[in-house]
Parts: sequence; structure tokens; C-alpha cells
Amino acid sequence: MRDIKLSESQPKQRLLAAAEQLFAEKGFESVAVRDVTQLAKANVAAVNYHFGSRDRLVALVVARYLAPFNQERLDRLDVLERRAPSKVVPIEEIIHALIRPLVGMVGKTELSEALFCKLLGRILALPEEALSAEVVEQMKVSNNRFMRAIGKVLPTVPQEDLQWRMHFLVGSLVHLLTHQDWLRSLSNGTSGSPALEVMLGRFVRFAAAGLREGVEIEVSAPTGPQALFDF
Amino acid sequence: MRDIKLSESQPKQRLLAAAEQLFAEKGFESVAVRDVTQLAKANVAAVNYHFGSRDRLVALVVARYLAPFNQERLDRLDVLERRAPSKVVPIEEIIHALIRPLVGMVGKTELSEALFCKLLGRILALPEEALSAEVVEQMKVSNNRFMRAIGKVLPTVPQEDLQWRMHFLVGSLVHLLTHQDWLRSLSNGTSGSPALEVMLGRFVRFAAAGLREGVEIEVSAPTGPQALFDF
DNA sequence: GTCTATAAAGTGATAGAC
DNA sequence: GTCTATCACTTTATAGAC
Repeated sequence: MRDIKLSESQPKQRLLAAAEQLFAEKGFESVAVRDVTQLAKANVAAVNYHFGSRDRLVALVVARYLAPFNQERLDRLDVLERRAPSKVVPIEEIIHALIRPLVGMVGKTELSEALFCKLLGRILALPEEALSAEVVEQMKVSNNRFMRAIGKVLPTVPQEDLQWRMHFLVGSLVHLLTHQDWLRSLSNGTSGSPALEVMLGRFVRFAAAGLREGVEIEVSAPTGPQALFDF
Repeated sequence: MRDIKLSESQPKQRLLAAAEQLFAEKGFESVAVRDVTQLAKANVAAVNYHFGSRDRLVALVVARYLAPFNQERLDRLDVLERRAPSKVVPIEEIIHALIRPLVGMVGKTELSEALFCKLLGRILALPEEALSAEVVEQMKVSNNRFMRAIGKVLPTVPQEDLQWRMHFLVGSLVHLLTHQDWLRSLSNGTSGSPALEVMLGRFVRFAAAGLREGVEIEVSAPTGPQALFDF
């Protein structure tokens, strides 16, 4: 599990990459400053010099992933709604807007796909108190926009039910990202760890069905929802 | 958040109750032995004397909740299958067998309902390496039994898909139990924290729809699935 | 910017008196 | 069983030399 790029000559970048890898592997609470500096082959004091404190390093990593994630979510939702100003946007496409940003982000990271997933799962599972006020606000804005969009597609479902179902959806996503070990173990290796793309495909079908529960018109779900969206 | 019963005269019971409360509130990794002894009004050495070590205390708490939880899950599934040996068991009732044990357990604990939920959510979100071999085996047995039962109700869904959907289901449950703070915050207080019963009702509908995704016959879902089951 | 040295507080665990 | 005292170690952070 040593996939830090030591080619990064700047110590600050090395420290950041090392921190992200370790946070992904062991969680934010279980990583000591010394673990980071050791993996980054930097000095013990380097984290405090470059980032101020351990807490500020954590906050930086969280914001560095959460901000663009939420931004691209909103951008994708904008595209969807602009494309169909009057028509309702299919629920599958809304869910895609909610999760596909992961695929774009994994390409830009130094982390392996598996570690990137774990890191984002851990970030999305943080309690509200662990996040800065700005990040919490971002989460609320994103949630509000998506809740309104989903409310338009499923007008017969009470808003409170939708809020709960969104909560369940996030839980499924977090678990998918963070705990693939259990899936492999429980299925006796039958269900391996496929590419992120494939996992998200399964996820969309599950989540769409859950959100739509109780809505009579089930005809709007073609077998290949991805085909409706040009990535 | 101080709801430890100091009436428990036995120090060992006080320590256990204090540990459970703190683990629920802050997570297993963020609780020091000294936090536990302090809340239990016991000596610093008490945890090591009564439980051997911090790790053994954690393992005890985990096993104390996970073992009866899994056991009652299996018992309930037995009842369902014995009741309908030839007929298929509705998916809603299988999910009920999977989650209703929580309701019975919350009554037997000294913890408040909110803390009980958090504790069980944290336990269900532990990585496999953090669990003893026995507990892992229990989880596998339970999973296999339920996977077979669900496979019988949804024979047209490939087993691998069902395994993934079960994984999503567990994620939703963990999130529901552990992160209600986000739900309250994101809904601007609209979606409060109702009784466990109500939350599980919402959960069953969401999870059942997700598991059933793609199965044509959608007629078998009455509006009140709870009414089919006599608790 | 990078290093060593060290501070100051916290960690789990234990020996030994009572 | 319960307590105090303490060990051996780790933690984050910083002062000051280079």
C-alpha cells in the first residue's frame, strides 16, 4: 500500500499526498503527524510548518475534496435542468449528477481508485461538528438544490419522505465507498471490487428505486439509464 | 448527555455502561480509558483490572450487542420461513427480520434510544479487521441465510446484484443509526428524530424498493407492510 | 526551509500499598 | 477490589541552530 509519488519534489505536496493516503487507509483519527512526515520522508516538524497544525491539515484535505465534489454536482444538475426546462428530469439522471463527479475526480488524484473511494467515503461520513462552517454551508446548498429537483420529479412523495430517502442514499454511497472489504468477505469473493464505474451503475439502480418507492408510474425506467446521459 | 445510571452499585457494570455511552457519543477510537473510569466514577486502573485491557473492553461491548442482534435476526427469519414453507416470504418481512431486533434491544439497554442507535451504527460500520474471528463468522452466517431467503423471493435478480444491494441496505442502516444529526441539519429541522419505530418504517420501504429493482411484478407491495407482521 | 532537541500533555498498563 | 504512584511510551507543537 505504498503508492506515494516521491517524485513530487515539493515537500508540501509530498506531505499532502502522504496525509491523504493515510487518512484514506486508517481514518482521520488514527493517523499521527509522525505517520505523515515519515511516509513523506519529511521532518517531524514539517506538517506544523507547512500547514500550521494537524487539525488544519485535516480540514485542508476535507475541503480539497468536498468543495469540487459539491461544485461539480451542482454544475451537472444545472446542465440537466437547462436541457429540460419544462420537462421533468428522470430520477436516474439526478442521481448521476450526484455521484458521477467521483469518476472525474479519481482521475485527477495521485491516489489509487480504491484509496480515493475510501477517502471520500470517510469525508462524507464525518459528523457535522467536524466540518468547518463553510463546508457545512456547501453541503446544505447542494442538498437543497437536489431536494428541489427530486421534488419536481416525484411530486407525489412528501418532502419529508424524500429527505429521509436522500439520507438513506448517502448512507449507501458512503458504505459503498468505504467498506468494500465487507462486500468481498461476505460474498466469499464472489463480488469482487470492480471499477468505480460499475459500482456506481449498480448504485444508481438501487437508489432510484428507493427514491421512487410508492410512485405508481414505473414505466420511466429504461434498462440502460446511463445511455441517456453523455459523459 | 450524562445519563449513566450511578445507581448501578457494581463498578464493573458502571464501567461497562460508561464505556457504551462514550463509545456511542465519540466512537471507539476517540475514547480513552481515563474517560471511561472518570464517567463511571471509578479508579484509573479499574478498566484494566475488570476487563484486562482497553481492547478487550471494546471487543466485549461489540460482542455484547452484535451477538444477540444477529441471533434475533436469524430467529425471526426462522419464524418467517417456518410460517410459509412453500410460499415465498415477502421482501418487506425479510427486511423487518433484519432490522426489527433493534427495537427489542433498545428496551433492554441502559442507553437512551439515541445513544443506542449511534452505538449500533458504529459497531455495524467497523471494518472487518477490527472484529474477532467469531463475530466475523456470525456476520457471514447471518448474511448467507438472508441472501438465500432474498434469493428465493427475487429469483430473477442475479445473486451478485443482490449481494450489492444488501451492501447498500446495510449502508443506509448504518447512516440512519449513526448520522441523524445530518438529517436534522440538512432539512432545517423539518425532519426531526422520531422514534426508532418510525425511522425503521421509512427504511423498510426504501430498502424493499431498492432490493426489488427491475423485478416486474410490483403488485405485491401493499401500502402498510408492517400490518402483515405481528410484533 | 529544514533540522534537532525538547517541551507539555496524554496514552495504556502495572506494581504494590491498603 | 480499590487505590496511588509511576513507568514507558506516544502525542502535538515549538524554540532555536543551521
